[in-house]
Amino acid sequence: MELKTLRTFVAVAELRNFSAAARQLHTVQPAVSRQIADLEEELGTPLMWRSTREVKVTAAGEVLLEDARRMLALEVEARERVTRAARGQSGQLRIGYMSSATARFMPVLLRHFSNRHPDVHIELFEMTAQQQLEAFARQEIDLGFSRPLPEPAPLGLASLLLYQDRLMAVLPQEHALAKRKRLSLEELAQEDFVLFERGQASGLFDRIISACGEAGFSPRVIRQPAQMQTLLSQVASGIGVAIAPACIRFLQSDGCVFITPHPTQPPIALELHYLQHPLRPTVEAFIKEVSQMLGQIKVQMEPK
Amino acid sequence: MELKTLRTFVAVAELRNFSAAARQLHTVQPAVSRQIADLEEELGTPLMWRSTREVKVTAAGEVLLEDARRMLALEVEARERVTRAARGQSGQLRIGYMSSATARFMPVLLRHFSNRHPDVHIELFEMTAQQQLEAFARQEIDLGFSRPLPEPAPLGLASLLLYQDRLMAVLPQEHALAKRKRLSLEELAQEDFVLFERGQASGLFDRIISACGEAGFSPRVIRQPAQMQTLLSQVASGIGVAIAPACIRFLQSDGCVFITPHPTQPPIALELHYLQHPLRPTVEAFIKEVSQMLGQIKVQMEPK
DNA sequence: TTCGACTTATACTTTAACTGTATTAATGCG
DNA sequence: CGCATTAATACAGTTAAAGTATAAGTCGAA
Repeated sequence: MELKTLRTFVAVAELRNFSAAARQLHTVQPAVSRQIADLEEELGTPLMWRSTREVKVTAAGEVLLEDARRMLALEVEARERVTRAARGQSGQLRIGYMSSATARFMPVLLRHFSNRHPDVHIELFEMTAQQQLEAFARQEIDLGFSRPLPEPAPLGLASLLLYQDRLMAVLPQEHALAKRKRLSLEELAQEDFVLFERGQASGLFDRIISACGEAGFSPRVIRQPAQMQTLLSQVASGIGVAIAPACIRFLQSDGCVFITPHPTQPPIALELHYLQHPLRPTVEAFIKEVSQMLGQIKVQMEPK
Repeated sequence: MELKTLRTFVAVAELRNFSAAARQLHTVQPAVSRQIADLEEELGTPLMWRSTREVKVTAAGEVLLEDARRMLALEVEARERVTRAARGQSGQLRIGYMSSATARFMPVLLRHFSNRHPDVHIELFEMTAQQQLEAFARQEIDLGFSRPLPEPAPLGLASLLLYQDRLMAVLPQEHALAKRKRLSLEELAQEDFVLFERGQASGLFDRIISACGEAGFSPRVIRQPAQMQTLLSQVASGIGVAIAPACIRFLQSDGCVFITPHPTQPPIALELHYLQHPLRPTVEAFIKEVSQMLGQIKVQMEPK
């Protein structure tokens, strides 16, 4: 049983005429006769009763007609569904992200993507860079927003630069240096420091430590919160000062003052990572949307 | 898109191996490669990602896999359904019948058939012979239980003899002749007659009139009920006597006495009629069952 | 009744598609 | 670095389908 045969069968059954069916199918009448005869032989039962003057569908034929129509409809649907899946208009998208670095633009980005790809099912997982790497290895996420990864390509991960962030000093509003426009790192040498937990982002932590080292001191770290929001609360309450990426000022940061330190710190990138092979269509579509919004994201994340 | 191609696709997707799929399908690896490649070209998208070492199904491929499995399952189901329909194990059966002549055996017959053909939907229509003929012409019934039809085959009706019935005199229990073993028709010459309405069964009516004629009298017909049950009630209540087919003694006939008249009357057949062309499988199956039960029916309907 | 128009089925030729063989290129394993 | 295994490609051979021509049956009109 082949779909081609079923198409012929349905045409004959609907037109009740072999010759007319042949014309409709752009073939000739003997071909149609043969197909129906072969189908009848295959199924072991007559499907049509025909004289030279009329064609009637038998009971068995009526039953086949129903199922044939279903199969042919399913073929059309399958075509559509496959095309949609290939275009990334359907399917799923599992995204790992760090809220502190993405809070500003993620809602807009996701809303924009969902509007244009309503049948893509998005799942979000808050993860550190390290967790994202493990999740990629376990095929648990398709996309990850994070800082540049230590190992460049053990899994064939590609990356897209979203924006460059910078380290800033974060001081309580009441701090003696809070009103300053310019600030040298060494001026913070005697302060108590609140730094983001090293285990969560060792790259960031080490970068801060070495910046202080270059400024001639080793910071006295008294707290290592695992959440950027916690870090901000602790600074706001006067527990200590912090050095952190500028992006966290978009979290709840009342009571905190952000000051660009001297010397100018090298930028820290935020990247979008994804598995290059295989590149799933939904991922491709997402990257396309992100690329179109890159300018907007960069402007949003720029220092005031 | 053809089912053969989809079978190949499913095999490759499940085995994740072109060569193994070829072996399973009793063909060779290049044929499988070509089929998949052609399918991908037809759909305009890759369905598998393959290296010489592994085969992965793409997102589009996963979508097709689902629909392909559905189509192939539908094919199997269609085969089964067609076979069942061809064997008369499914479908419908519309039966015209006269309850007076069939009451004795119909329940058993229908129960027996339904047990062996549970998916055949049976519809019953109480109809006179004339109504059955019209219903056949309008394709409203598939089978009809009735007396022999006047026109032999204007529609290509075939018939199967079920049993031979005989005319009997029906008298009220209190009637002077009710105790008699033997009775000549002419002894009823002076009685009031209750006869089944001529419009419902002209053949039967005329047969009774001519029987009386041969016995030397013309019956005084004072009632013509349209129901055999009504006829029995009227006789039982002493309104008059009747001449009717013996089968009606199986209806509610308390207060009535049935006596075989002299001279012996020619038998009246009960037949099962059906359209010879096209002979629907459910009809064929029903006739087969009836044929097997013919002996039983004949015994049941025999005069005591 | 006979002829013509129209139907489906059959016989045969032609074409096209598909299979199968041989081979190449790529990849991972010992 | 071979060795084994894989998928892709090229091409020949075979099969299966379409297309052509024609026969046979049926209805309606002349």
